[in-house]
Amino acid sequence: MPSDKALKTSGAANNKLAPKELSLAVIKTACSNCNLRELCLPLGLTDDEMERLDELISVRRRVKRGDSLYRAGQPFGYIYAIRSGFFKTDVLLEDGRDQVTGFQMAGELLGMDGICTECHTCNAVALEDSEVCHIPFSRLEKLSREIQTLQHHFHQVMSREIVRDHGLMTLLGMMCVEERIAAFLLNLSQRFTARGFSPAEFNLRMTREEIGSYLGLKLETVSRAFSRFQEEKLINVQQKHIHILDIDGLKRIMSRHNQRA
Amino acid sequence: MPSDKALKTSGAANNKLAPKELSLAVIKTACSNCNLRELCLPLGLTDDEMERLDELISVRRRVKRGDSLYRAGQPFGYIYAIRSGFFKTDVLLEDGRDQVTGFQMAGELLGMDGICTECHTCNAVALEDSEVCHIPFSRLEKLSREIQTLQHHFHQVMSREIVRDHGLMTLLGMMCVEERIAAFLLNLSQRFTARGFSPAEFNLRMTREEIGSYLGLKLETVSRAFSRFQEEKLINVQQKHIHILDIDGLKRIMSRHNQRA
DNA sequence: CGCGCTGTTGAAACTTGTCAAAGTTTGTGG
DNA sequence: CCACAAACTTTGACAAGTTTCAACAGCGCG
Repeated sequence: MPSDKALKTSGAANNKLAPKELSLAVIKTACSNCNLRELCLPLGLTDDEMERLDELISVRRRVKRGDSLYRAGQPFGYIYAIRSGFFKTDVLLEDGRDQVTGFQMAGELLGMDGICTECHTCNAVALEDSEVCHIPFSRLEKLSREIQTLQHHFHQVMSREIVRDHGLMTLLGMMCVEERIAAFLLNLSQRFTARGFSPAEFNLRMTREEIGSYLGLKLETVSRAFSRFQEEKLINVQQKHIHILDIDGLKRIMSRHNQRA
Repeated sequence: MPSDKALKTSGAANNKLAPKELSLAVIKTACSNCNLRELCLPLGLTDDEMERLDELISVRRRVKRGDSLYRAGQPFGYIYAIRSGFFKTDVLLEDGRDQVTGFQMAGELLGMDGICTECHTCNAVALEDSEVCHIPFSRLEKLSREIQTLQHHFHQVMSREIVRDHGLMTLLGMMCVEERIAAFLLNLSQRFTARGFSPAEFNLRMTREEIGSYLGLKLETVSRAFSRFQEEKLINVQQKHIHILDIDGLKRIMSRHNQRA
């Protein structure tokens, strides 16, 4: 069965970056020996500089699946680096509707929405048991006044967030269902690859409804699109488990410019 | 006729922040005497600090209507502050489709999309004759290592951009036509107000097609929505001239949560 | 083992897009 | 200064795509 194999190659591995039997070691984990340092904030720092960054990070918190790391309206004080796990961010409209604005995985930063008003403007919820590093923002600003590399990299991270958001806008503004789903799968595949996991097989951490909310679609529409892709032998879907069979086929969908000119 | 009056109260005034007879003075304009300093980058700086920021800005360029300030793919080197005028940013998909990602007015910053890859990822096009200050980014980084207030404010500006983008995502992802148009008009109204113009009367700088692209709609849909709002006595539309008659009515539209749950 | 949550599928309804035509404004060159 | 062309806007009729509503299936948890 393909789903068993997949759990080994990507799904389970993703969940176990910090396995139980190493929990003591985890407490002592520093940026300098974190296996995400090439993805995360320390990128490009010297050992010495990394040590100084380490000093900022006094707290490494576990967040259980379903719990929120922060909620809209709460005072902002920290940037959070995901050590392991998977998050979603969403914003609620006054009337109760809500939209998922992003899915974040290990090595990515959360909380930058709070800088401008000193209050968080969205909710960050763990989609699986996760672990995050708390980075006090004022101290990060202080350190990035001292370390140019850190300053520049942080600016790049914020800029990347802006560019990512632009990508999502074009998706929401002018792509049809199949393009949205293809873009979503390709994006996940690429990010899993960057973390050393299989580009072709992975487990979704989110429900169809959350995918739909992220892509501006109803859950039924997401489900139908998955089924159609399966019929067309582009992917294999088994509930949350995805196996991409034809990655070029998915890319082709993105480049046939027939919809919503 | 309402449109004549409006041209006086807001439209024409907007266009003339730097009228011709003052063009020599404009060359010498510094942050310290710029009437946008409370909206723009210098916010919160002391006179002394503002002078140091001034030194960075060697170039103030005029951009004619229709010309682009920068284009996707061009190397990134500057952040741009709009002194006067009106811009749009848009991204092009490979297949020719394009989407407007934002409209920017005086006092706002452009170019932050370029930080992460050292290349711009969108086009910035003037929708009317405009004037921009060129801020060399590496020097801005250097100065913000020295001036904490400047550093923090720049982070706030980038963060605000992220939050703004989230707002646009919720608009594109779950609002119906009327909500999108109402949100668009209210946002413009609020930004004109912040700049000392009428909240109720202004001239659109962009075409129906550009509005549609921004809001994820076709130009015909935008036109129809304007007509419907006019029938309902919420606004008066005369081509590019908008007169908001019932601002609360527009706000009410935003809060009736009937569509796309 | 059954209940609830999540996911799948079908048919109908509705919103928005597409196509087409005509009206209006703006800009340009004679 | 006028005339004409181009660009933009409005409106209608129809088509297409997505949502809505509903029923049912599958998985996982207590």
